Amino acid sequence: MAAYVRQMLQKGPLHARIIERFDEMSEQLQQAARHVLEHPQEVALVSMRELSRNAGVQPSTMTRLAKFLGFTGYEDFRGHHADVIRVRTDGFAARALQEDEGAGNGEGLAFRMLQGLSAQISRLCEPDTIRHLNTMADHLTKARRIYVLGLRSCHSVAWHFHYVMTLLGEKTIHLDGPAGTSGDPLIRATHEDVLLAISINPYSLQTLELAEAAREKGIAILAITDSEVSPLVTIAEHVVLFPTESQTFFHTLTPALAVSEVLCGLLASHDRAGALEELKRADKHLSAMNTYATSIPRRKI
Amino acid sequence: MAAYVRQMLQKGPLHARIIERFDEMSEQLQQAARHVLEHPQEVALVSMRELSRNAGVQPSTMTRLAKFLGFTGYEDFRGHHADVIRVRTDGFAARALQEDEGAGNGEGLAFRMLQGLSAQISRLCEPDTIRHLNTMADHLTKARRIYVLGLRSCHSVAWHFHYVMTLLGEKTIHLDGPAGTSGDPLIRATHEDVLLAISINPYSLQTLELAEAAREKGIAILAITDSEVSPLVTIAEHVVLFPTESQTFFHTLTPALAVSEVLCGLLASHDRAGALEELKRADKHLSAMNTYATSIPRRKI
DNA sequence: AAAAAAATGCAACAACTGTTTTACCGATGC
DNA sequence: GCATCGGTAAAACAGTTGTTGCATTTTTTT
Repeated sequence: MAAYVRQMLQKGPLHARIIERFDEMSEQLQQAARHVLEHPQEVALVSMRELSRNAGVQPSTMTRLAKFLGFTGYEDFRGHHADVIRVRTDGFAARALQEDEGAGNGEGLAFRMLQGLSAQISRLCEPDTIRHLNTMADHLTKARRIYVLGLRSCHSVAWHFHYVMTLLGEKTIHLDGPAGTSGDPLIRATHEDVLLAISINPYSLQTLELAEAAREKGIAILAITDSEVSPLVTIAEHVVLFPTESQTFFHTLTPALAVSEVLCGLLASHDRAGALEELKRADKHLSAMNTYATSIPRRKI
Repeated sequence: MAAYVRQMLQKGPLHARIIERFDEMSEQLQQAARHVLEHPQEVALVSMRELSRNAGVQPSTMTRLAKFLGFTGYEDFRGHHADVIRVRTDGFAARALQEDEGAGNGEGLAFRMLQGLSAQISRLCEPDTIRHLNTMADHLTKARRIYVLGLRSCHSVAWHFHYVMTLLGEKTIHLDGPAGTSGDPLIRATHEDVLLAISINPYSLQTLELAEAAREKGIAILAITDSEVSPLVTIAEHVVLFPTESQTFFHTLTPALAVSEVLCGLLASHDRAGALEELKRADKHLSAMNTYATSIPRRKI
């Protein structure tokens, strides 16, 4: 019996709700409910009239069933079934996005955003993405030098990747010189080097131009971008994709930063000893330079 | 490249079909197609008009997209997407296999890192943190001007916050001038302004000095940092904490970035209309400046 | 610079949606 | 017997759907 209850809950609260009140229903309602129980997803996928036809029931009976179960109407009922489908694959980012008009700005935004971000990063764990991350890390390891390119919104990701890598050695060169000199370091790039390009929609023209120029010089392009139809995909040797959707007006770059940190981690783990060595050296240098402190410094007068 | 094709096929023949002919599409068709690629199941779950609204496209464009891809009409298109949902749940063998592979591959560093990051962000949903985020957003809203300070590893977070905020207006000033001038803009700061300081252990001395100087000028300090015993906590009016542990040699800044994005989201939601207005203006400016593109530009000879 | 073609927005259309109302049916109670 | 009531079917309803043709803009070609 406990197993039975568990199964009910596993199938979702909608099933439970229907089964619970099944005995109170009239004959027609039961027939409708029986059909819904056996084809839950059809509720979201076809129109009510078609569903009622398949169930051998009048359309109005479906509306009555929905209201009987405590929904405001059949559309409410269908909405819940659609959510079940969404949650199974997507987390619930899409739903939160949809109701942003109804729920208004208010209290829940911070919560919804964080939940969404967590789900998005969790979805990056798909074996597909993991595999891509690993092969990209391999390529980065083999490269003689890594040119890092990310402009505008992607600057933060590019710079962070570069910064962490500088702690590990001198393998990366960040392409964001001032006064339009960003691309200049590519002058000395060879075919042993790679360009790590980061860009999201809308794609910065300058990034695309630089990447294309690099490709024509025979430099392999590795792209971190947001879509299979990103322009970078067409010219890149390897691609890692990340989501950017958020519940706000803006795109999120948190998943992108996560990707870049994972790459740093993989690169460091390919040569643990060397990485530790370099880190120690950096540490020594920075403390000699008096870069850090652990308390608010006394004011020099 | 072969691996890439395989991924396409895994996502289903519909994805492949769209990606295949993506380049031939007109601008609007591409925008619609891009949305469909990112939300395949929504095609089956919501009406065409709603989908077109979410994609930022005319209803007719969706019909045109469907026909362009060789379907008899949009309803045909939707039908195929519904079938994808149906077979995915009925024949769940593939899905189970995937999960299995993922669990078995649990050894991988990439997998562990992403799981960890997801959990850390999820932990930020605690009501405590949410409350701190909200009150900090309130203070940021009330401030006349926001000076943003984050050096070294925290540069990415500070810059990203500043960048997003520039899309919303001129409220923020980023303190990272070259040649040691980072603190100079504080010259014109008043007690109506606030300093948003971001720092993690080891704490950059320069950040602490600048923050202390600002505090002595009567500027309120808002801190985003990693610990209750961070030096910033002692001088800050309000604090938001985030975790930085990771499975690598380095600290992670992904949770920090998430926090900063949530703050941006909250600030924008405090004045939805105004934010939308500013975003439109920024959009117009950037497209006038020819900043963005959606395909690899032709080489100028 | 003019003409042709393609792409896009807009508005009207019939068909269909979910809902509500109305009318009918059969059982139950007085 | 007839009045009453819950249950069901049928029809009417307003709103929305996907589609289409047309006018306008943008791009390309001549």
